Amino acid sequence: MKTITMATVAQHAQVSKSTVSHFLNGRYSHMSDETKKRVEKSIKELDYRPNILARSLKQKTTTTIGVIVANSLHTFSAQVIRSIEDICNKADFHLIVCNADNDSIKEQKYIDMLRAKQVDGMIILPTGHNEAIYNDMVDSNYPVVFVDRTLPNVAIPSVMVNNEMASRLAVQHFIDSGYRKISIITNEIDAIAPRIERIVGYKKTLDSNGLKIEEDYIKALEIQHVQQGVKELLELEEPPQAILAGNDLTLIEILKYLKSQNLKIPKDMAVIGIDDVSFASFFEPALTIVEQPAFDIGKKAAELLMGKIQKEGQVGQSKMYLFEPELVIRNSC
Amino acid sequence: MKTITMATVAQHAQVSKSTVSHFLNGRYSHMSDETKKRVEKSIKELDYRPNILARSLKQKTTTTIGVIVANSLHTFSAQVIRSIEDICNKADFHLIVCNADNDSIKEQKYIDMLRAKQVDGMIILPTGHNEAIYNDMVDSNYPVVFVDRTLPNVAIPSVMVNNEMASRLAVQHFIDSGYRKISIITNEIDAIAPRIERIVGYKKTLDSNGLKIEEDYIKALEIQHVQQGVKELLELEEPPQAILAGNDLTLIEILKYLKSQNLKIPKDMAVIGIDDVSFASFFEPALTIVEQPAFDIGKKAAELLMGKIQKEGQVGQSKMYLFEPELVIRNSC
DNA sequence: CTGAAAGCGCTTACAG
DNA sequence: CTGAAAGCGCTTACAG
Repeated sequence: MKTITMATVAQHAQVSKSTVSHFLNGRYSHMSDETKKRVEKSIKELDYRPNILARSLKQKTTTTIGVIVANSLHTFSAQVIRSIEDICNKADFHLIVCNADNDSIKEQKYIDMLRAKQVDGMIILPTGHNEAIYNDMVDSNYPVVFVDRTLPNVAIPSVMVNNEMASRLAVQHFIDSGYRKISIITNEIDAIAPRIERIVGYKKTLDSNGLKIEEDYIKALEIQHVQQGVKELLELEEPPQAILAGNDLTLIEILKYLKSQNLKIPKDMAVIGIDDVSFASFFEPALTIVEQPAFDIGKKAAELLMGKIQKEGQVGQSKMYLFEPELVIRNSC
Repeated sequence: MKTITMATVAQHAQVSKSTVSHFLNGRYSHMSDETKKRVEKSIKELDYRPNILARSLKQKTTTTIGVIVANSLHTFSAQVIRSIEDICNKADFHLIVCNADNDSIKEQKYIDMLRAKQVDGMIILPTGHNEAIYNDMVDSNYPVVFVDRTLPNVAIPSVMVNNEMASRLAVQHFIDSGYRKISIITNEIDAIAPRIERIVGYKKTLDSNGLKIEEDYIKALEIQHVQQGVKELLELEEPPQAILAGNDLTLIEILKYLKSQNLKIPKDMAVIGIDDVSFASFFEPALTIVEQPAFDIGKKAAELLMGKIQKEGQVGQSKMYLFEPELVIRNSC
């Protein structure tokens, strides 16, 4: 089966390729009605579909962007991706989605491939370990937006939640509810992850309330060690009465462990989670949660990137777009 | 900043473009060591990155596939996408992810654009309303695989769970646990959705156990009407004692309503859900679930598609790849 | 109003 | 062992 190209159409309609191209791009300002109709008819009859690749090669734009997340299964990433897609779809852009799994080698490979495929820009939840590559993109003036994290030495704007505020809201609520022995468990990823700021917010809030910081109460653990971590907290001489879960997956592990020990929330242990979970409202007890506006974050990131791609007069030179988390008080504290 | 092309490299290394191209494609069988080194050096020095678009245009392959789902936020879709990505990544393929939102117009537009962008194939959770377009792809010998649904009049292979079996497992377990008044709530999408088969399985199982089918107990509802649906069930003269939730979102709505009425599971109402949910194991009571092997389904779909793309001697001519769901018994029934 | 021609950045027989 | 040339399917000044 021969592929039908613009040349085929041109021949069939007895015009030049230029004319077909003009027609396709809506430039019929100076095209006779008759020619227009002939071209239109030929396209229909031949069932011609333009090859966008060829156009992209010539025009140097692919109307495709790359999105690199750690894992698209995480609720936050999934929501960010979904809202990026919605914005992109409006502009007829498409999304190539990549999972770097917190692996900087994988991230690097994806960035390289995506650039080789000439995507018009990227939105990245960075692993943080490819500073040279990030800066290389900056130097080439390549449109990139970070989400969830910022890197001090990289001039790429970041869209993220105010992580310090997130833990501050939670810790303050614990304190206002009468708790004094408060623990935090976050995930252990790496040095620049949001967890740092969340721990900072935790410490600052204890401090400003005149409470002592107990290093034993602070845990940064890989997900498979969270349950063990809770166990250790409970075995402390003075176990905490409240735990702040640094993200949704950590919260789930904590809940699993508490249930396995038949511990009651909040009587035996008060709990607040950062990141919404699907069951927060109907869990027993309903869970108090600090919610991240993931959709707003994705939307903002997409808008920033589209702005950069369309070079809207260098809008958005700020380095940080901070969104406010929201404390939803229910019954787990 | 001038872009660096193969021509730049050729000039810099004092060779022809052909030689650079050969080098890049590892065809140095007949290339002098010296030439090889010169080319390598020039590529490094110039920081040259090949433009894959140009290659794709020539080679007629983009190493990119399209994936169209209803909504990537749904757990099932998210898991399917993730496992497709893993398979594709091994073959250095990329994924363009699209959300059709059960909108056949949107689906059609995505299919058109994806083909125009010359993706090498597509994996689709079809809306079902674009039969002509699906068949057009079949006629053009375009590699496509369906997931989650099959269409009788379309010769595209489908990878899906045995839906009849899913509800059969659940209903039989209700019956074996002593329940007789059993209801099913599925989501209302359209005529060809898996819900049909799930309802069929439900009916058949009641029937084979000599139980009467009560039409009032069967509800196909949009997600926002599920709670109202449960309410209506409870107001029936003979309300059911057990509900089968046709998918994860429906289950969540049911749980919300039961909690709002302070109804206890399984005493006041036994519950089984189809589709895993993150909280099944530590919910109170822990939830009995029929699990779909979403990752296996995604993997199979990706493998089938890659096979088609690489034309592996027309493997996989079967029309259906049915995966078995698994009943995980916990305490909600 | 329409077309010839050059060019986007690669690949690939083919020739030498 | 290496290169000249044609071609992938478009777009776009430019000419007439």
